[in-house]
Parts: sequence; C-alpha cells; structure tokens
Amino acid sequence: MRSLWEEFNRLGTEMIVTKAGRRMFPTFQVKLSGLDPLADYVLLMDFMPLDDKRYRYAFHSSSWLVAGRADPAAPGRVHFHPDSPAKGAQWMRQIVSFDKLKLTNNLLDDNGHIILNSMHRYQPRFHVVFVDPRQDSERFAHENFKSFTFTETQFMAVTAYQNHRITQLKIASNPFAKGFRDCEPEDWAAGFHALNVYTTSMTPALGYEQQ
Amino acid sequence: MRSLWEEFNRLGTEMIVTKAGRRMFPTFQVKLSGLDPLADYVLLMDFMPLDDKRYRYAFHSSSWLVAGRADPAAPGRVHFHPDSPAKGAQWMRQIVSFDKLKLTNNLLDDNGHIILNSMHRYQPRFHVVFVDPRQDSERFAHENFKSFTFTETQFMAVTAYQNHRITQLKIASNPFAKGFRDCEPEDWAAGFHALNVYTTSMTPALGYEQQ
DNA sequence: TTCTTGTCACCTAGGTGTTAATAT
DNA sequence: ATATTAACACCTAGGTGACAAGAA
Repeated sequence: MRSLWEEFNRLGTEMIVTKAGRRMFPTFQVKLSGLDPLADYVLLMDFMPLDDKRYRYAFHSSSWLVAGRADPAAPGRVHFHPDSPAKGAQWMRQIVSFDKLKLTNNLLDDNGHIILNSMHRYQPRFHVVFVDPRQDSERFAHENFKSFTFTETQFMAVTAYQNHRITQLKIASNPFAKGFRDCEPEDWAAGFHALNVYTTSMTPALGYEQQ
Repeated sequence: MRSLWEEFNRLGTEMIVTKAGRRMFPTFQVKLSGLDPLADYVLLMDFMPLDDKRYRYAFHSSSWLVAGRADPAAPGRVHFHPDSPAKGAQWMRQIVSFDKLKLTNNLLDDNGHIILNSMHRYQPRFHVVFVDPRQDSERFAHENFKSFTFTETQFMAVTAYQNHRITQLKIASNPFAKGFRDCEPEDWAAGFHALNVYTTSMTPALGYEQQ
C-alpha cells in the first residue's frame, strides 16, 4: 500500500471522521519480520497531532490555510489490533491490516474509536509491544516495545472532503466507492500508474502553509 | 438458541455440507461461567459420529432409513474458536458464537473446515481447555479440559435438504434465507412459537430407525 | 461562508435455498 | 431412484461519496 499512501500524501491526504466512526482509506497495514516466533506481542496504533494548528480550506486557491490554534485535544485513545495478543509467528505469517480501526469526531464516543478533531493534522503511529513473561516485567516495560512512524500516512481529519483531487483518488482506488467511478474499472493498475505520474508533477501546490 | 435447536431436533435436524464449506444453522453458541477470569482458555468444537450407519431418505414415507454401514470416517478435525486463546473474563463477557465454523464433504479440503460424510449422523461437542502455565503442564493435560455435549444439536449431514419441514424451518428462522419466505416476516416470534406447538404433537413420526 | 450531520443510491462481501444438470 | 454439484436470485451486513439541510 505504500505507493498508494504516497500518492495520497502528494495531494495532501484527507480522512473522513464521522459520529459513527469511519475507516481509513488507504488502510494502514504492515509486514512484520524479526519477531520471536514463539513470543507474544500486542500490536496497536495511536495518532499524534502533527502541529498545534487548526486549518481551513480555501476553495478559491485550493489550498489549506492556518485558521488558528488547535482545539483542545480529545483524550488520546489507542487501537489494539483485534488479534492481539498473538505469537510472533502468527503476526509474521501475513500482512497485518488495521481495517477495523475507525475515526470519529464524537468526543463522547463509547465504541472505542479513535477520537480526532476535524480540520487538524495527524500522524498515525504503529507500536509493537513484547509481552514479557517475566515476573517483574514492569521493570522492563520501557525496553519491551518498538514504535514506527511512516510519514507518508499523515493526514488531515475532515468531515467532508475539501480537495477535489483527494475525492477523485479515493473514488478511483477504494473498491467501496466504485459506484462513483466514471471510466472503465478494468485494468485499473494502468490508471493508478497514470495518476501517479500525473500528480508527481503537481507537487509545488501541495505544501501546508507553516504560519 | 436452545429452543430453536430443540425445534429443529424434533423434526430431525439436517445440516448442509458443501465442497466450499457451509455454516451451521442454527449456530452453535454458548454462555460460559465459572472460568478463572485471569487464566487463558482455548475453546474448540469437534464432531462425533452418532452411530456406525449410513442413511437414506425415503420420500414416500418422509422418513430416514438405514442404508448400510458407515462410510470410512474422514480425518477427525477440530475447530478452534478464532478468539482462542483468551482470558476467562473475555470468554464470559458475552455469548461465544461458533459462526465461523463450516462443514464440508470435501475429503481434500485445505481450508481447515470440518469434514463430514453426507447421509451420516453427528453429535457436535464443545471443549474448554485451560492453558496451564506450569512448566510440566503436559502431566496435567488430562485434567485441564472439560467437554460438553448438547444432544439437541445432533444432526444429519446432507448435500441437499431431505425433510421438507426442515427446509421450511430453516427458511423461517435463518435471516439469510428471508428471500424464500412466503408470509409476513413481521412479529416472527409468534410464528416461531406456533411452529413449536405444532411440531411437538408430531413427534411420533420422527424417530430414526435403529436397525 | 465554512463546517457538520443525516439520508441515500450504489457498491463489496458473503450467507441462503432453488434449480437444472449430472453422477451413481 | 437417490445423491451431488455449480450457477443463480435474493437476502444480510456494512463501507463509499453525493447531496441537502442545518449549524456556527
């Protein structure tokens, strides 16, 4: 999924947040190696604010502008991969997909979804926690995990898509949005690659205003 | 689900087996209590032949007849509940449903489904296995599990339904078969109860010929 | 003007018995 | 005559962005 994430990131990824909770697209997924096949691990994700700002989208210039200081941060939740805990061998067997993770803007959410502020930027983080079988495992807690950040997965939380190109790329690449496609769905790989080439030449327009 | 199982059992439950694997309906589900909330348990099911016979269905008399000795038994597989292993607290939190379990008649199945012989009778069994944390846990394996058999869940494996009343009860009670219902789906509980009363008076016709 | 919410048609994904054709 | 198989229409269940209405 890396190339798709990069494709979105070049345009400025947006993720919908809803009251009921919305999945991310692309889905965050990882391939693991180097784990102890016989040891237990817990896999989880959380989301860090990328800055202390609130944004707004200027339609006339098709760009994001700073709209002030960040709103109060919601209680920082984490999402445990539902297969946790599991053996290293199990995690390494195939790609691990966080497709059950949902984003919400409902501060009172009681479905365990990740709570984010709309119009704020976030960086997903991935954590692998070794389940230490030792008696005094707490003493080693600080060395029993590893965290990973993939900058191409950062995004703007929104309640509705702002950048039209993001909407089009979601429609083109998310199977559940197939109903909104114009052209032929057949041999979509070619279309994806074409988009790739097209957008890399558009990068100058994509920076976030930093003050 | 017990009353639904009993309803089917009074008619002579049939379960479809297919090459690709078919779920059971009703689904086998249990409510657990008395587990150690902090201990790990594995939950699983297997299927015992109820006798050494092969059956055939006589449509003219609407009854099952013995058609000879049982065919060679397939390799006895087990189905681990996909949430296994998990803490007792987790298992007791809510009803445990074996809705991922599938039955197949394909002797070469490599999807991990339960392999059964069509036209043979089976008794599902449910097992709770305590995951013993002790070093020499093998020595206690014989006392670290408990098995449960619910006779109302026994059934005949079939590739197509034989008893018309079974077909009708499946259609009436399985949400996925709603497309085949004739009457009003509204307030279905009343219909279910009516069927209940109706069929209990029919029991004389339902015995399996024992030789 | 900008942002949020709820409803909707349109999808994916997969669980039903039916049916017709075939096998035994 | 009885048993099996594959294709099928019709469901459940739930993930999409569009859209209109409402809120800030």
